[in-house]
Amino acid sequence: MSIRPTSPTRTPTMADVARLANVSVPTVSRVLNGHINVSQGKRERVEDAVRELNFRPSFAARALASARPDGVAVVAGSTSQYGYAETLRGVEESCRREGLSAIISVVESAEDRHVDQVVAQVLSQPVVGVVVLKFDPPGVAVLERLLGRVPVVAVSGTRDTRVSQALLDETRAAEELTDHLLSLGHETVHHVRVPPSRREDGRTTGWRKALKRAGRPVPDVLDASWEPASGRPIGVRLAADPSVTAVFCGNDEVAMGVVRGLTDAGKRVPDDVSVAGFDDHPLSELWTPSLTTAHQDFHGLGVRALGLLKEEVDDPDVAGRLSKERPALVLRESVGPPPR
Amino acid sequence: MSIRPTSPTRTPTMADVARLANVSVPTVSRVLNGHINVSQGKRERVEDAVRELNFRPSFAARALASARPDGVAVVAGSTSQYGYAETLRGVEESCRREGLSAIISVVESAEDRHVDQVVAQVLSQPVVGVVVLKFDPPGVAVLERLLGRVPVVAVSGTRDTRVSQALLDETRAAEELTDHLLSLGHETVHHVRVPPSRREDGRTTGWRKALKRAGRPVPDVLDASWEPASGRPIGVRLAADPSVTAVFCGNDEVAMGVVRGLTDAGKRVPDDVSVAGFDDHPLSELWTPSLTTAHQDFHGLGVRALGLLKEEVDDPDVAGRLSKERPALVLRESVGPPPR
DNA sequence: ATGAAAGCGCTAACAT
DNA sequence: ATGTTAGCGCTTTCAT
Repeated sequence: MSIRPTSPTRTPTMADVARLANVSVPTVSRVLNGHINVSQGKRERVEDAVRELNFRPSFAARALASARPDGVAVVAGSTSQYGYAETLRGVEESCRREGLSAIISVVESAEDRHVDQVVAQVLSQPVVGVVVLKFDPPGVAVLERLLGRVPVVAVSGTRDTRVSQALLDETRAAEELTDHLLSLGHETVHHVRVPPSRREDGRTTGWRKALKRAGRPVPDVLDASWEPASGRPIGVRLAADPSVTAVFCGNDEVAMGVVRGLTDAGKRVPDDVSVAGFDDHPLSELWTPSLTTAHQDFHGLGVRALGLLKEEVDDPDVAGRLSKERPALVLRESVGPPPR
Repeated sequence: MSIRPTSPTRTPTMADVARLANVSVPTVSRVLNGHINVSQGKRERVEDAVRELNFRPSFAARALASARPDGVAVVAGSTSQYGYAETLRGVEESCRREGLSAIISVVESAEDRHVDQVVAQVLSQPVVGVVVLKFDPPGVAVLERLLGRVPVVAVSGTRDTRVSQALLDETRAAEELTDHLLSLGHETVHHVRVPPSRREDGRTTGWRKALKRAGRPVPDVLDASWEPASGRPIGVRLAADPSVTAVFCGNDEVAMGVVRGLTDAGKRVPDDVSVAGFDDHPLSELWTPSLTTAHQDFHGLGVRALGLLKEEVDDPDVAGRLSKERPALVLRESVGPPPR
């Protein structure tokens, strides 16, 4: 008696459509895939039947039968971080334009079980290739295990000639930003870094390089987490050291925390201390003071990554390409000359 | 001569594993799916073979053969917005814990072609159900077309008793926030809204309700976009009206823009004008002044949504459940009494 | 132009 | 406990 209230309708298959349209199953397939050799009449009957039954072809069956994959796996360590989210959006958009579907899988860490899980998930899906977002330890681990088996492109991180890579020249931009600070008269520049990809990030490298080239002392690096709030106590700490007049932060969010910590401790930005960020987060221009930073086109980065993947799929011999772009400096209010 | 440098190895199938382990294909399947009836010896041989060949079962084939879907489609209008991203993370995490995989598909608008595309994508995949993130026009359109065909739960938006829904009681929270502002002595509260889900958002409704109940004038609503920067000119405009002493914004990001606009125009926050936001964005506590707001647990919202979906899948008769939670007020620096 | 037949890689009966 | 047989819903030959 207590039969489900919802109709027991199976989801329709091609056979149902074929029956209704009075044609064979392959003909339905031809119509759906836009093949040429179908007569006008049958084509219309099939289209009507499809509409009437509200038929949707099964991806699984299609993938199985055609062996022509249509997915792009995107491996990321995080999805809510601003940079990741934007890059992801770039990849996803490009995929959609290409008729591919983006399957995202999150690696929590470089631990074996997490890496295994992601590798399994990726290889179990019919994918044309994979985009590894951020070439950090988890990313590297995943990539290593995927290398000969499926086309892979990496986004960001240190250069690895075995894979195609879409990069932003963070080192160069960080160097310019540091140079800019020094040119304003600061004796040296302190650095607050976000968790590095490997041993060291391009941002940290560029900063160090600029200081060395200018023959300035290289202060100890301060470590923040990805949490914006982690910058706040660091700002407080920096405020206690009167020799600190310029701070370069690994990203804008942490820079905002640092600014807040400095002002908590009574310092004025930029009058007492200059603070630069990195990324050009959408809130950076609204922050008080607005943040001097390096603009990173994350969305474009994702688009370029998919471009590289396509190249590699079309011609597997082109592996190892590099697409590099230079972030542009954005000069705003948070940086000024040192106090006299 | 110019054979591909990479080995021509097909990706291994269960048949390959079976051959290598000298067992039948179903036995391999049994081992992989953890069935009991396999002898120790064969089990080990299979496991070795799997490892040696680096075998990964095909999701497509598995889905096709078992008719037991393992995907959860998440339909979202955006992925980079803070609230969406966090909710998505909640859903994704829960899925992973349940052994499900989250397939996200983005609806760009309520236009037919976009809705069609998403519906097709969702129904073509073997999904146990779908989570529609944000019950806005595109979301409603998608949901409408999915309704009898697959279990659906909605996140946010106005209540629709036909579907299970995970909600945050925005109306109530907005009311409290407005009450709080009034209790401080403000004559009325102005409202800057973000693009509403339908005709009106809970936030706007709550604000209006509180003003009416208190018998206060209800000022015209000002419209911002999702861009934080869109709040800035609105702030400037508000600054020009000396009667404005309190502003309630649809979200924190826009509130930050409004604060910036007000200060651009020479107003002090909260001394001249109080500004409240909504959401408790991670940067709100760092903003100067830190933002008074309503904390929304988006991550938990995603988790609750998947819980509802599971309930509904287990027992289709429980459709139409409601999971509602109240955002907590977070009192910070951006709100104070009106100037005398 | 169209249908019949085979098969993609797996799981689910059904035997034994 | 294990193998044999079907068959999931499609695409792809191959006939016609």
